[in-house]
Amino acid sequence: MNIELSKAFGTVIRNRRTELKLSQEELAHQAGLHRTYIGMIERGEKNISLENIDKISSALKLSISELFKNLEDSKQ
Amino acid sequence: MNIELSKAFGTVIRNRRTELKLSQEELAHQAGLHRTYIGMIERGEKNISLENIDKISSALKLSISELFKNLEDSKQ
DNA sequence: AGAACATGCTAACTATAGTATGTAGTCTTG
DNA sequence: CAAGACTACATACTATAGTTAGCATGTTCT
Repeated sequence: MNIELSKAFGTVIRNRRTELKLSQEELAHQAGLHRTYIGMIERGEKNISLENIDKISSALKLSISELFKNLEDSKQ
Repeated sequence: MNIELSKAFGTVIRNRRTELKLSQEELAHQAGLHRTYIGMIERGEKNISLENIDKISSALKLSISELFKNLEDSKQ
């Protein structure tokens, strides 16, 4: 599992979530996922699948491409 | 599993692969994955994970955000 | 025709993503 | 300080992603 990528992804998710002033639990509820799972994603501990990437990006009111654009920009 | 999204993703992958004149087997080799797995992805039969999205987009010489930009554009 | 290449598809297996519970720690606020 | 909200983390379980082999079909060559 690519730790680097998962961590960068988690950071982007967390930054956006806090920007929207949501708790992990609120985001989880919006996305239809579990609270602890969101925590694991943000800590970069999970290799998330496309379906859940989609659920989370929707809950964060971002398109998937925007989300990864943020991720790629954060690396430069 | 979100069939719609997986199918759209598969189509984008296939279009880009043929654009680069690669066979499924060649793409699989570049990405470090199996030939039949690439086939399943392109047919929208798999809910691919972030790590493999990354491998495939690299093999297709696209960033992940570009790849999803293509996907989102294809839906309009 | 037959050989070589490309893809579809099934089926079986192994690895790991995803779900959930419980405990502990931190931080704020009354 | 006590209570409530938030998060980390360990653990165990279930669902499914990922890997591979094998066979069938179609196409394109010579």
